[in-house]
Amino acid sequence: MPEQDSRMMEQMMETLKEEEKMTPKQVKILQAAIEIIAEKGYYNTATSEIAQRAGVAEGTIFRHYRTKKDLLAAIVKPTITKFAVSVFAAQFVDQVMHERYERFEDFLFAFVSDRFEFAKANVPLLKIVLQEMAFHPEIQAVYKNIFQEKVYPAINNVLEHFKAAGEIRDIPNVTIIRLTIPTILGFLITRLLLQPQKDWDDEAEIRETIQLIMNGIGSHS
Amino acid sequence: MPEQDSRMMEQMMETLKEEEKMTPKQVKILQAAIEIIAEKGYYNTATSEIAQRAGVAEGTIFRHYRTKKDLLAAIVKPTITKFAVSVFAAQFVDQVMHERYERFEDFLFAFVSDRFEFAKANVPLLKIVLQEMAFHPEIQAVYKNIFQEKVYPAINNVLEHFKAAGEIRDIPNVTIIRLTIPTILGFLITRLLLQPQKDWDDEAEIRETIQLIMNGIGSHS
Amino acid sequence: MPEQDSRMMEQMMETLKEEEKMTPKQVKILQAAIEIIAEKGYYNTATSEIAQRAGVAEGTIFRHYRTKKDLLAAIVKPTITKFAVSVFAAQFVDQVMHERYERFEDFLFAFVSDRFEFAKANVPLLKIVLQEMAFHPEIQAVYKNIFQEKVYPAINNVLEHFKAAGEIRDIPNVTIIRLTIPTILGFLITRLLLQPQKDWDDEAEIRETIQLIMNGIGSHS
Amino acid sequence: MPEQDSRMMEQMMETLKEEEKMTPKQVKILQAAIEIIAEKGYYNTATSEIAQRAGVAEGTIFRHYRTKKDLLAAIVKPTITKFAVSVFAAQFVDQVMHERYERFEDFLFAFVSDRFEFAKANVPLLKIVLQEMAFHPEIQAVYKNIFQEKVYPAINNVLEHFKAAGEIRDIPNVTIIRLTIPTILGFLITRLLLQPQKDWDDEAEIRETIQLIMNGIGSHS
DNA sequence: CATGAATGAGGCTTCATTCAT
DNA sequence: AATGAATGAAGCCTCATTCAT
Repeated sequence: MPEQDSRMMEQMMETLKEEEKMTPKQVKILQAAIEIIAEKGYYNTATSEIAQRAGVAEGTIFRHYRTKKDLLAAIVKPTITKFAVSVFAAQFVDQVMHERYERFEDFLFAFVSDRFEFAKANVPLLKIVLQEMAFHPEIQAVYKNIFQEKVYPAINNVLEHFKAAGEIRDIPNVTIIRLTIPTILGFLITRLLLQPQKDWDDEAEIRETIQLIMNGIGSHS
Repeated sequence: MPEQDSRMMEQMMETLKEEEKMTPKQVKILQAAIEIIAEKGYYNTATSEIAQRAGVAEGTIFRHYRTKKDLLAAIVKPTITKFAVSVFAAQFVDQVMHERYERFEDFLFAFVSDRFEFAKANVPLLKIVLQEMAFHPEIQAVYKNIFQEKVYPAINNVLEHFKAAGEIRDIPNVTIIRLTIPTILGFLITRLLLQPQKDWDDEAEIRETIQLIMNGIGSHS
Repeated sequence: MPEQDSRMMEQMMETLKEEEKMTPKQVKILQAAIEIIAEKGYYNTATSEIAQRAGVAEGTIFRHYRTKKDLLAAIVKPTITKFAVSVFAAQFVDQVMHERYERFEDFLFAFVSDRFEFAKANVPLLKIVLQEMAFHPEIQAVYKNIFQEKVYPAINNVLEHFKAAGEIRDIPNVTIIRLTIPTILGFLITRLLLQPQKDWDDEAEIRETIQLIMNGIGSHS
Repeated sequence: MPEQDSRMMEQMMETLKEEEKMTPKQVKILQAAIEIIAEKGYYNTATSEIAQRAGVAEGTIFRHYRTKKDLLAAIVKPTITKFAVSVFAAQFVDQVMHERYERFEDFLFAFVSDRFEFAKANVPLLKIVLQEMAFHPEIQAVYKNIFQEKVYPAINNVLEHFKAAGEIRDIPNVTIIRLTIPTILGFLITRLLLQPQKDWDDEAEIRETIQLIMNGIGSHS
């Protein structure tokens, strides 16, 4: 396993870690599951294959996760939660409120950069979340809940703040969100999933993306 | 089955029809497959269930489609092709070239409206394409091929045309595409898959989306 | 397979047959299941073993019985029903009412002989019923239902009839039943399950059992 | 745990105790095993569940009982032995011989009452014995051995004694036993297992049962 | 003695696919 | 062309038992 991969794994385990200690085997299982499911999808991944890659007996998986689906949940739920975290992290929003960012662009840049770093460090996890969301209502529920309870209100506050500051046009927040989020997600997905090999200048790309969000593509003669 | 559903089915069969004639049973099979796979996903759908819903013996499916995967391909490949069609449809690009649309916004509106109608008429098909794309390399290949050979060049032409006309800023086409397509897809997905029940004013929404693409969200003081 | 066994099997299949036609393989499966479960018990019998003995693929079992438990039910439920049948069979009770049997002893003899023949022809089935009753609430439910709805009322009628005729003492029916049924069952179980090998003179044994039921063991000086 | 239950447990442990001292954990294990197996049966009871209910680690069970089956044996064998004990207990038979009981009915009453008390105090143990007897040849062996070596000869003696005294009719002992034992067992099973909730007048029921055994149900005109 | 994580054999069940009719 | 009974590989999961600590 390349050096890079093992560092990445460590970071991902950090993402998944919830309070309790994990035994080494449990860690191995999670790692194997992430690798294979991200590559082939949940339904194409046999528990026996996970066990094999993890160097563990198949039964061991079920000692730690009652069900194959529980194993998936142990990957997906913390990922969704952690991905949303920075959005509503007290400090982030607070910083906005305390005028840490004068211009909306500056805020956007900090925000996108931050989530980009997270995504880059957790590509397989996000791949799994995206791929499986459609098929598992429980996952959708987690997502919906987090979005409505945490993400949406936080974004709302930020937008109101910058509207008041005359930084953004007076458009309904829902509309702004419908432009902004797909654009950002589009960038992340293209950059990390569709064309990860391409030689990207990430900072430049992010700035460009933000410029587009701010100014559109029209020539403002 | 409600009147609306059966009309929608007819349209979808039109989307899937390729040269050869289909027997009535084959049509039934395709319809059943579309309904169930769109709802539960490919791997959660048993061929026996498709057969049952189609009112056909299990064996009959395999007389028409060598493999379950072939059946999926028969749904997915024409859908991808047809969805891309208008982009490179001679008449559409030609119309641009022959100055049918003076402003880029007008073109965009015509284009988005057209694809929106298509999507609205083929929701289950597009759902299947989106959901299964990640897991089936053959599908990805079809998509990639069509995008690179047909869609991208056509878009390129159009953009160059409107750049020359001073309608859009002089930004790399790739960048423009990276803003535009996710935004449009984002609208389609939100409108048709995530919140189909909501009471939408479609024309207004499309115009708004295009405004955002053109002008961004920044206040151009 | 000895001649006797194959005849017995036929009779048992008759006992289990409910309206629908069975395919030959289905018959084989039932037969194998009966043999093995009667010998080793439900929980010690693997479906793979049943399949093997039946000369059938394991999957074939589940085409005919959704569940291993369904297979058990297909054995147990008809057996309970059929075993109780003669008790409430119209003709039997009718015969009593129409004075076919002058003495209670004569009725008892006919009745016990009849059920003895049935039991003898269905030993493995009854073994299974007895053994599994304790562990499967659904089976208990079937039994309870049949006993309360059919058996008990029929017996009641008969007893009242013979009480009126001065053939039996004026003891509560419940009490009579508590003496009679265990005694008869005791005979059947001893004769067919516990000591089947012993050289029995069945008619003599039945007469003796009835004598005891009628007169007890006390010396009526 | 109700007062009554814990007293009952103590009595049952008394029934199971064989020479060696038991550690507190061992006692806990036995108690848990009894409760769960009596309720759900041997094959539906996981050792892990026993361990949990006993408040003990899974491994601990296997330190005391080499095998799950050994644990069952530790419950079943002493129960069979102790249930048969009073029959051949020197004092009981001796009392008969020394004319402690003038009439057979008196003996029967004392005997049935005695075993009823034992059974009442050990319901779960007897439930287990009855349920599992069919599936475990080793248990059947224990039972057969005790019955033939101890119970049967003792009963024989008693019957001969009362025959000589003109208390019971001159019928073969085997026949007498075949009437008597199922009737008594029938009473015990109905009273303690099938309808334990019912409001019974135990002494009256026992007397009635004995009357039936002595006199049958016929009207001795 | 006690623990409990780990094992791995084996059980039940599903399902795409075949083939004789 | 159509049928649907049959197949058998493969999947998920359970659980008695072991063993290092």
